[in-house]
Amino acid sequence: MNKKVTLTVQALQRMPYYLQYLRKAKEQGIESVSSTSIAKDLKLNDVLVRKDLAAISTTQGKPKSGFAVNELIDNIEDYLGYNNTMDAVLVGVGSLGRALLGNDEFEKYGLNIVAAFDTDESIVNQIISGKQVFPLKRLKGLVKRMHINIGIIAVPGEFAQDVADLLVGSGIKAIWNFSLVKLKVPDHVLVQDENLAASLAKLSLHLRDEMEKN
Amino acid sequence: MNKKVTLTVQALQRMPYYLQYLRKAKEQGIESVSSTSIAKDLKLNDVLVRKDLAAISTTQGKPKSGFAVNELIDNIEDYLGYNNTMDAVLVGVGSLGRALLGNDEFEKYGLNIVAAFDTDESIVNQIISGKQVFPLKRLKGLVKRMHINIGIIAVPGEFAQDVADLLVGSGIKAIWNFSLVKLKVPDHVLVQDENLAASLAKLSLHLRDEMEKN
DNA sequence: TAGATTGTTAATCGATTAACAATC
DNA sequence: TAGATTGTTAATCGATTAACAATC
Repeated sequence: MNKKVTLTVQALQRMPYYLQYLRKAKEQGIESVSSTSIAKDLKLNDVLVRKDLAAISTTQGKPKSGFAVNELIDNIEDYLGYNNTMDAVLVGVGSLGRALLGNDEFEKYGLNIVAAFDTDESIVNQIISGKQVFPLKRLKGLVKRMHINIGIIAVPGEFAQDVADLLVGSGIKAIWNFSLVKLKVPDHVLVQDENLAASLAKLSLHLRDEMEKN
Repeated sequence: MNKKVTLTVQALQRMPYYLQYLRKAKEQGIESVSSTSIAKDLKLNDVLVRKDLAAISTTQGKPKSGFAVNELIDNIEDYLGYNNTMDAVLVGVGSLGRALLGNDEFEKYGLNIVAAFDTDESIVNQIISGKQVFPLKRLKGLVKRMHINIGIIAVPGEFAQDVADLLVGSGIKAIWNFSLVKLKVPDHVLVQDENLAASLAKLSLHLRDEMEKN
């Protein structure tokens, strides 16, 4: 049973870091951690950490000792839904698509890519990283039949909107978008943009600032 | 000459979207756009768009017509540094590393991966997507000699901190981190985390919410 | 001109941080 | 007990949005 709490997007994005930190602590045999020490290591404010953890933890932290590591791990995994896997299809088997298909870490985070789609005849029907590549025209049928909720877009920008329309028309509820195009979708469909260009912009600006210092 | 404006991280991350929008408009032969229409299409507030553009634009927008498309494109590209390319090295030639090496879009965003590194004997000395893979022990020498500023980490989590230390020790100024580990680096080094786990968390939660509605 | 659009100043909103009492 | 750590309430900070005069 999940608690009906709603974290802010910011808090949500911190969760994987807490989880990673806690798992590492567990490996080292540590049984409880304080929000103060987490904050210090993750370079966050300690009150912030306390609030984040309080939001998803089933039990309160204990003064003096802190939070129980094992319990907190369970709570976060439970909250983030890492235990009940999400089935997804991937569209676009280029170099990025292949990398996503081959990324075995996703399963740890509850994502299971069940099939891939492409229009390129030379790729179709191949099996890549254990997943079969189907022709794009078979997407709708397969997604509907298997009740798949997530579509991953790894096609070049010019085809992204068409693929999104197809996915939405097939009943998908969330799209993980690796193209740079801002997709137009109905309100009930979530689009999660993976915007590498924005990251590069940040890197670029930092370098410029560092150069100017000297 | 760049203006010495400092955008917020949020504003900075919107820039690639503006750029993509403007390039598309240019292709369609549109010569000027209003912040109102950009806002509408990108689902942003119009005042926000106006402020963002005012911050990086060399000329003001004109009442009635709006902003000049060509000029704005130049301004954004200039601001984001897409014109003077950043040289980078990539560490970890697994499936993700290969995808990054093969991504020819990065050059459009000013990133040029000059070499890759790995410890795996069977990969070393290969040429992948036109880039040579060197043994990791040669990283320091090569980075110093070529004055490279950016390191891309695409190794499994358990090696990420070691690689980061090596990169920092070689004089790198920014790290693009595709591992999930929170890296410890000196203050002058920027770490840009590409946190796929956080994205998955958002997808997962959205799906849970959608399910509960029904 | 009238209307669309700009840029600026003030208000709002929401997240983070500070202060502090409670507790093991 | 004393001290570390918790959780809560209030203050601060910063980004977004609203209101509105200026202008082509």
